[in-house]
Amino acid sequence: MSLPVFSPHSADSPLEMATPEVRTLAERVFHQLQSDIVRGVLAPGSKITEPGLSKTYGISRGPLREAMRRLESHRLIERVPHVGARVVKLSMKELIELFDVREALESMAARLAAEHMSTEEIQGLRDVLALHESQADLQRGEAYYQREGDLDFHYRIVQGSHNKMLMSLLCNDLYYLVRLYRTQFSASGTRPQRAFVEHHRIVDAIEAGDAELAELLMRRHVSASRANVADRYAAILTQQSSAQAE
Amino acid sequence: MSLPVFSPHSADSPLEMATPEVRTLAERVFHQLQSDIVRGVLAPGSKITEPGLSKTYGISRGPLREAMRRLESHRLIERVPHVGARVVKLSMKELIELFDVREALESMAARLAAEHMSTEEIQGLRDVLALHESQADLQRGEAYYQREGDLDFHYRIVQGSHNKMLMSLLCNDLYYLVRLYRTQFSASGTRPQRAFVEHHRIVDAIEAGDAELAELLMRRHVSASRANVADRYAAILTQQSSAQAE
DNA sequence: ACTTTTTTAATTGTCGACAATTTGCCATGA
DNA sequence: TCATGGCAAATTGTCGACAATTAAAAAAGT
Repeated sequence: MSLPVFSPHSADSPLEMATPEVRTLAERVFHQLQSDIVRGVLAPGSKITEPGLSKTYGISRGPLREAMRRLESHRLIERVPHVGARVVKLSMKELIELFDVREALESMAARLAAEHMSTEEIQGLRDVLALHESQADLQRGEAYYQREGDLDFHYRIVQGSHNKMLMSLLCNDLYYLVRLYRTQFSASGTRPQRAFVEHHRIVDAIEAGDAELAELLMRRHVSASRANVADRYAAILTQQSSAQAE
Repeated sequence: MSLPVFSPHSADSPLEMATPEVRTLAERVFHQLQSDIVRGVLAPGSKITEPGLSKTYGISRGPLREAMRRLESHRLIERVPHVGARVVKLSMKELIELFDVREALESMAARLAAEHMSTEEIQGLRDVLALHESQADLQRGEAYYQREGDLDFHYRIVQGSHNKMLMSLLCNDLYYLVRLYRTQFSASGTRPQRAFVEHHRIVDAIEAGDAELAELLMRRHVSASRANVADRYAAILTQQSSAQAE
């Protein structure tokens, strides 16, 4: 029984974990749409229509509906019968709620990872960290948090939990949204460096088999990330309101 | 050939929580299929074919595929491209993993519910408990855990968390599977009575605004439920293996 | 000028048919 | 006898057209 079916999320990601299954037309257009949403080509809140997308992507409405249904199950679009679909647009409250759930699930994942991760998997985690370090060293840590690197790290830990349901929930339901809003609210200031240090501490705890510590550190890590995103969101809101006042 | 009687899953449930939205054909057949899977008409692991279902339900393959895609997003069936779909069949390990995730999410829900639930919502919880008490009093607690009653209680608390993401994850991704396996591994022995007492304690903690206690009690409650389900699963496994040995 | 009704255009829902792929079967060969 | 290759049946994927529903625009009435 195969639950997870990891999405190919990024072909440009250095450490790929699954082959992208692009055998059917519906899957191709699904990945294309997902990319367009994450990259901002399709703005949050914008209405998407079946004939329109059918024209732009040059396919029939059948596989397009299939792709849209998949996007809906991943929470990237919202559909209402007989009306239409629009790209999801999270409020600040909803974005914080998303990180609250992440905190609960990822801290659990870190605990399970400390208990069940194999030496090879831990080595893989070290490799990811080393790769990030070289990148961060090169680009002064600016782009570390913006790209897929951070999620690669979290993916590995979730996989290390060896809990298929947990993996499916995080990778198929939450990370799509996280990636969407990561591009908008990229980490700023000293946050990337601190996140990098936190990653190291978490791996140390996992390697030591200290489940409680790994859980605690991951909980703090996600919590700090939430605080950072919340600040950025608030900053953009005030910026928009002041621009509107002019 | 067509059996057009469609009942949105919980029409027999005393406390309805959401309108079933049965405006389109695909939604009707989705509810029908869901009911058939949960009630055991479609056995776990059995292969389901599009032309077959199209004939039995008397509809075209278009809305049927839509319904099947929805079932897939709720984890009730599993599909593989160009091959087909089959009803989900959880192993004992996967069922335990499901309850592990439930423990993490529902304990979080109980904590948030203790912090944010309104007096009206708490009163609604009390009403559910009172209803269950009358039923349990009538039927000696046998059927309490088997029917939808238990999930009604948990639904209310999840709703009381006021966290949309948490609500969506639990109600749309986990509870469908919980309901499926509740029918097979119904609580036994003194478990229903004890569960009932645990429900009361949880509501007391929520009403007192004691978030930590509510979280702890819910964690224990789900954990106990997991242990019970695991015992039942193991019992059925040994029963099957002994029957096979004859 | 505003509200209400009607009409109309666009979009979603549904259907049947055709093409592509997989699977099981059967024949052929070693 | 077993492995291998191709053949055939069934199933899934895709398409275009038609029907049902909704939203907006136009028209009528107050």
